[in-house]
Amino acid sequence: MAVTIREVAAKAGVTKAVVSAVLNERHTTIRVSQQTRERIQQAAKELHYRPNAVGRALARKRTDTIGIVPQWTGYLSVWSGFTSEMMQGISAAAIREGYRVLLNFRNEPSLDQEIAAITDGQIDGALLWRNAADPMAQRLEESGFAAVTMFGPHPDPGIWFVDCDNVVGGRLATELLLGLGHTRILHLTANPDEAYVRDRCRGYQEALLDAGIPLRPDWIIDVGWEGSEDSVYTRIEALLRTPEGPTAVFAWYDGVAIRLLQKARDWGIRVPEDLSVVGFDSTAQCLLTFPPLTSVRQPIREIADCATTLLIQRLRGETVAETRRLFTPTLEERGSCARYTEQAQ
Amino acid sequence: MAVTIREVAAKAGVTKAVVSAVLNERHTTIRVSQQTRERIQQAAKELHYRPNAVGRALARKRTDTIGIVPQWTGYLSVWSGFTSEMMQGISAAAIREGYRVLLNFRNEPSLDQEIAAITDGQIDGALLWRNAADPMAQRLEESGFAAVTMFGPHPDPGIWFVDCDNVVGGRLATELLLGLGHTRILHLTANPDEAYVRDRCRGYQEALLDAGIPLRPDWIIDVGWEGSEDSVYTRIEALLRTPEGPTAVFAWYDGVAIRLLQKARDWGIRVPEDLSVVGFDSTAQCLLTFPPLTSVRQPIREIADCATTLLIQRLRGETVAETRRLFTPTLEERGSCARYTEQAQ
DNA sequence: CACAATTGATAAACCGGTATATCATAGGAG
DNA sequence: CTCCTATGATATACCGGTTTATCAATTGTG
Repeated sequence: MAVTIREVAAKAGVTKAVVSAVLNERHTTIRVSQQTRERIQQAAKELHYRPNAVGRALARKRTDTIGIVPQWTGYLSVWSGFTSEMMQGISAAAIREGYRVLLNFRNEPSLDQEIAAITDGQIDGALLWRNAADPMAQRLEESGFAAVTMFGPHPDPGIWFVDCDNVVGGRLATELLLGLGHTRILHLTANPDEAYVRDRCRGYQEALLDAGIPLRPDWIIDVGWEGSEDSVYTRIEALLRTPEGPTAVFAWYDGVAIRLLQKARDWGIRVPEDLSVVGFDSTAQCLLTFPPLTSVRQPIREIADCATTLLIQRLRGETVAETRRLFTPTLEERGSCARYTEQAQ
Repeated sequence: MAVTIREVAAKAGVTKAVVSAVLNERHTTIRVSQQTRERIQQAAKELHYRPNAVGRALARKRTDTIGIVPQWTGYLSVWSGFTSEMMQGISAAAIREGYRVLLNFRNEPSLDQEIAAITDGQIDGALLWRNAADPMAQRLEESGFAAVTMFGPHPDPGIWFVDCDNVVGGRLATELLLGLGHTRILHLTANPDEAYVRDRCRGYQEALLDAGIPLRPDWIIDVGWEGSEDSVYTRIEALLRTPEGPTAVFAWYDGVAIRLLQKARDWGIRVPEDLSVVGFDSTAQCLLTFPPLTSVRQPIREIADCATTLLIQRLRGETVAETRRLFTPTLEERGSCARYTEQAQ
């Protein structure tokens, strides 16, 4: 098998403690002469020695590995444009800081089991990618395990998180449409238990109220993810064909907006001439559609990078000024929105 | 910190060896009475004991973790439907078999260093996602480290791999176009060092030759990935506008086909009326474009799942009938191809 | 009733490192 | 010449598990 520290020590004619001291160049009580030092380095080189990560981890009580803990194992295997950018951010930070990333795909039967799996020593800290209602963050905090939540806020001030201001994002989308003269705006939303879904909806509502437009509860439709049933879209079509129906749609996320784009083509409703559509996230997918999708840009890469960096700083015991960060989204206009005109409908 | 086996042993009034024997239910020389067994299980439960993964890994000499080793660290963070489906396949198999997945993002300066990083004990085996010219697979094989190559063949019969028959794939695409009456077919390719690129090109050539159509080297253009320079596309536009220019294009992979679709729209060349386009991979992206992209389907999920399963079987020492598997691609027709007509050009 | 076999557990080595206490030896000061 | 100090290393404990050798107590056998 692989070369051990023992063999290097034997070859250099010293004990393994000296080898460890030399190769790690750390400040220990062990003093080594220049001659011995070179002999050890030479031996290590010739034997192609690389310290065993597991032995080292046991002794050091750290693995230099962080884990990604999604709400359910499927989160990571639905590798969307979002996931991709998130992984870019995480990997950039991990490479920069010399950390490995573990994907824990195992399904644990209970929260307790899940926590046990996370804290079993294989990872030093966790990037939580969960919805806010989940008690995982709190539980880990109590047990003293380092974690940072990404893409989700948390009311408890002790919890570290990095998120995007989804209320502002919802406002941005809605205000764009308002600015184009639309007043009849439909919002496609999802499960309000997810903080980001709820907040985007809130931004939408606030923007309408600020503009003096009364809210219409029936114009906020829960469509779930893009994979949801067709029946919802049948309802949406009917709504859009109503004489005084919506002239614009803000979808809680790009996947839904894109599905609507495709549906609209099937229905013979032109985008953006007859209907303006805004999405959320603004990943690479938005460039593939026709027309390209106007969308609220969530700085996914930066958020993931920031969360990863924060986690690693925490692991290193560095002092961090802000342990709770909220990024501001921006608007990326493409081709799916147009000014409202009377004759369009 | 976390509960150790020592504490469980103390609580149950036995030595840690007994605890280990009981909780692992393995066949050892240690015999335990039913009474003691229950006492230990009770203690473990009350203390919420979970064996430390690192200590266990050191003793067992395995971590129940596999690693994904891409050609370069960026592979995993580049978005494509391909990566997404691959991760789905890997995670499905990993969940099924109870394995964790490690992403080694660290950049190693040399192949030796890279191999050292892989074989340092943190993972039991590796899924290699590299091009065929890479000597990694061979090196790992020589050192006795378990690895399975995915999405790439290997000439050495000792190397385990799971791939798609890219020659057949190239033929499928080309024969579809031939069947639609096209004879002037352009192939957009990339670096021929990558086996899958080369093989798809070979399939294209074989299909043409079989149909009695002479090859035109200037109609095989290296465009690289979809991110390549615009200058190549300027050349392609010129070629397409030539009176006797190509009436159909087979792109080595969807990303390139999609970019061509967008370029064609800019150029005022209609797809599929003026130009037929076929891609390769047939991931979810193909549904987003307009027209939806016809593409050769590579069963990415199955290939990744199969490679992962093979690797785990290998780790478990199970006998495997076929250590080298080649999946057959299929054709998925959508809207980007049409029958050749005289007046089209 | 003596001895062997079985039961039920303990003790210790080991996995591959790291960290700390300890110990020879050489050189310098008094 | 003796003592003190600095140098350069060794020996050992430890991290948290697993595994094997060993041992005491109990039961069964002749």
